[in-house]
Amino acid sequence: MTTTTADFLATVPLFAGLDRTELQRFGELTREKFYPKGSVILFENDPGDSLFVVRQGRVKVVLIGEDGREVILGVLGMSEHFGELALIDDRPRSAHVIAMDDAHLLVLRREDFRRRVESSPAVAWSLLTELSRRLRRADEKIGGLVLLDVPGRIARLLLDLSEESGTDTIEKALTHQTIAQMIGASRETVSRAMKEFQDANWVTVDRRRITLADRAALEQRAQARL
Amino acid sequence: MTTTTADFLATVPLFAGLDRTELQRFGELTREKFYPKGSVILFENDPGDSLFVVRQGRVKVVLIGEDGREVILGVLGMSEHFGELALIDDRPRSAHVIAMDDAHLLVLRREDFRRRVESSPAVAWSLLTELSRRLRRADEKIGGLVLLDVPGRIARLLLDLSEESGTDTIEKALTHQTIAQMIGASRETVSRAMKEFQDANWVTVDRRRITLADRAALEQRAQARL
DNA sequence: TGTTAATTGTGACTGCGGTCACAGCCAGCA
DNA sequence: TGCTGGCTGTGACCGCAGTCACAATTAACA
Repeated sequence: MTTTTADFLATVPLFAGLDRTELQRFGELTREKFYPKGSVILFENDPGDSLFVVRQGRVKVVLIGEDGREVILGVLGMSEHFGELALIDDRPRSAHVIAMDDAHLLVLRREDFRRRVESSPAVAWSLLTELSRRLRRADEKIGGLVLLDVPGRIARLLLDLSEESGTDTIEKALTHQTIAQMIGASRETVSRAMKEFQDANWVTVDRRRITLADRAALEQRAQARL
Repeated sequence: MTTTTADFLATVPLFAGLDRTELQRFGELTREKFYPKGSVILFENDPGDSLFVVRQGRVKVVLIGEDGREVILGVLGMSEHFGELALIDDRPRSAHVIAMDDAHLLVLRREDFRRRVESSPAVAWSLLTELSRRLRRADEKIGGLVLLDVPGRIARLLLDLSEESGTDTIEKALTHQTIAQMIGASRETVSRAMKEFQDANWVTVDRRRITLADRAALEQRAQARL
């Protein structure tokens, strides 16, 4: 079992650069946790002292307005991690994290993690790289929210998702509701825009599987940048 | 002159934890640059291999839409730094940076900086802390853009600015135009909202110096979060 | 496979906030 | 100290997208 955990950790970008022995030791510091679909893994404003790595399932990072509206900051899947901010700066959790499927997570406690980061420049560097990537994405998202209309934001989201899957097809099976929360729009508006995209033959949708048919047109639609 | 540079570096949070000798050596790796008000310090999408520290003046980090509209991601002043993302992940610049005043900057080249980060855990940790802070801010901003109306976003901005200055007064002398670009709104709407805030006696404005008179009311207005 | 729940499609209505167009105003500098 | 350019205040107008209300469709699972 411990071996399996170490094998899994080897697939996590954050731990790239650690050798087998280190992964093994790391694996032993890990606790396993299971969360049913829909359950809240951590709450905004809670004090936090653990880092989570997704082993199975998907989780969403969300802000929730006082009226109950959700903003999805990110969706994380296998081998991705969350909860590191509170470990780095000792501040409370910046958002809620909710299981989108039954999820299997590995949990690392602050001190174990910090020791690793401090003793291993490779891990520290991975973490810097990862935070950089997120910061770029966050800034792009801010730009998109201000500069693009809803169809433009959807077009960009679709291009991003296809890029991260490496193909023209998005398997993730996102509902319009979820897409809406990812781009800051209403479900109905997403519905209408997706319809337009299909009518224009920019995308085809089959059982929630979205295929990009005219990447150029989508890129055009998503371009508000110079 | 070199001594002065080292003294200055000592005031930069990023370099907290370095001792005098190290600061001194660091200072020697530094070039000085001057940019007149309005000049572009770096362009989005350019390859980048330097880190900048603001010694004097203010700079704005902006995205520019193809129609010319600007989104201000941040305003940086003395002892703050920018340009580290491209150093960490070797990707192109994520935004433009423009001098808001005549600006005096210190420039560090990638390799010198990397060597420092890799050899000094204290600097690596400062950098992680700083990126965490920015990521939290960016996520909050995304939440604000989606969940708050324009007056709400202004209220939150004012509270943030007053917090970072430590007093009830914001000296920064921001124009409505600048505020508008910071919160993703039009100049006219900001004008109207600021008027309302003044009529309600939530703030007073004298020669672009904004004083918060009723913090509680502003907090109320900015609260979309549970 | 039938029943129920979740998701999607669409029309009607509304309002926030963007744009345009000026009219004062302040402020720096020549 | 007057002139010029940037900043601010305000009205008129309008369009994107949110909300509400259903109907139609699809997925989940017993």
